[in-house]
Amino acid sequence: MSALKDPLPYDKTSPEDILRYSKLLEGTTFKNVLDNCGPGCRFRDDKGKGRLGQLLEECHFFYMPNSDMKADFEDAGVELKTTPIKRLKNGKIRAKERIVLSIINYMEIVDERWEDCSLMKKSSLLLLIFYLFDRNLKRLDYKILKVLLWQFSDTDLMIIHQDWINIVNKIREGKAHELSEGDTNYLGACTKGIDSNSMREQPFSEIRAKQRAFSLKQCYVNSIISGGFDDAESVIKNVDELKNKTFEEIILSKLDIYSDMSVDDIDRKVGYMQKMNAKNHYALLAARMLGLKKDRIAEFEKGDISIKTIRLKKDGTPAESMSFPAFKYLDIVDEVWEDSRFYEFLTKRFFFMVFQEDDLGILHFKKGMFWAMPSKDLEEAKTVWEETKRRVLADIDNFPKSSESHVAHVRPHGRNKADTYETPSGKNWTKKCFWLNAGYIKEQIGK
DNA sequence: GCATGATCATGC
DNA sequence: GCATGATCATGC
Repeated sequence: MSALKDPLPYDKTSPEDILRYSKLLEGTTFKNVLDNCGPGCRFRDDKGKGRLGQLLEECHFFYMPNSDMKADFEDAGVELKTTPIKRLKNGKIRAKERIVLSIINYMEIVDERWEDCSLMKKSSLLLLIFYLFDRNLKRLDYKILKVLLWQFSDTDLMIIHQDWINIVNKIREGKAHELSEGDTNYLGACTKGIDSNSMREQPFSEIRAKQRAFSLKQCYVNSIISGGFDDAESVIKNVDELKNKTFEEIILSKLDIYSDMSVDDIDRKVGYMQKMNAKNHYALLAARMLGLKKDRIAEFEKGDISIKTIRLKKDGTPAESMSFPAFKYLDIVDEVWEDSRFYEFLTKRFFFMVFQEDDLGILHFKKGMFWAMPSKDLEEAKTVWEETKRRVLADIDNFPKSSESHVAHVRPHGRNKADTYETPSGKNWTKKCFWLNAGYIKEQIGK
């Protein structure tokens, strides 16, 4: 850390004093910070370039941004993260993005151990500066709302530890190119680069892999902002549970006792008395089967893990394909694959609740299963998405069918056929969405 | 029995 | 009223 002011207006060796000094930022804008900075400041004639985090580093904390390996406030072991939050239509506050912690160096990380890994050396204590994003304002007018010093809880840290191992092991297996954010719970390996072509070499495979960084998932950041999800309940009550089992193993073992049990029996066993025809009946049941009193599972929310119900027919084929939210024709034509809504969904982590129909047509719980889409199937989904975008642009209301790809297809998804979205050519077409083919789901469940 | 079109139930 | 997850209905 090279100081731009001497003496510094805070004690750079003390996390508490750094926090005290940082708190002065609450309620101010970046412009305010700039106005209080010296005349020679390089952010003065900000043309929209440069980063807001750097502005704070130089103009509020008076040091030059350092290299990647060390924490920003090295002497205090504090890493600074300046990150946007957004306000929803209902007034609630949410993270706008994931928080990127550090680039994953594929060549070196395979030799690291968790106990002294580069990630935690840098990111175990985070100074989080949240500012409110507003598309109607200039960047310098964004307001800093909240500053806090963040340290992971023991339980979260254990889950992040397991996530780290999963990511590093995949690289050790020569599969850096197959990494997905859906592989892990709180700590994700997100893509990071100027474009999707920033490829990197990896140690145990000739295949070049996208550059990725460790990051805290957006939903995890939400839990930081809201101080934990008040309405959600944790499955893991005590950190000791994670000493001998992974998070995934705990979840699956809790569900084991329900294996082959009929839905009626499960309902009785967990004392569940909801309307049986509710379409989210089985998803709600999952929380009860995991021993919760509420419907919302804290770990799944923080990890952005979507529960999907799969009903298998007698022959083991899913009764239905899997739907996703309807896409807007006006949106998809402006998207590129890596930033598209469908891509965002498919790179998530899923939890499948699988039920099997017996000879009498009664549903029995079969198993729970964590799932992320394999990267080669993601490539296939991309072709379906590209073709869909092409047809919207060409004004063709006839989309990829399940016979055109073994992974995904497009089908109506609205309240009825009169439920429409506008198209670029000004027409109104029935709302549609991407579906994962039933046959593809079957194949994935078999793994 | 599958592929595709159409619609339902809920929560916010 | 609408977005979302899920399921129903029909024709071949």
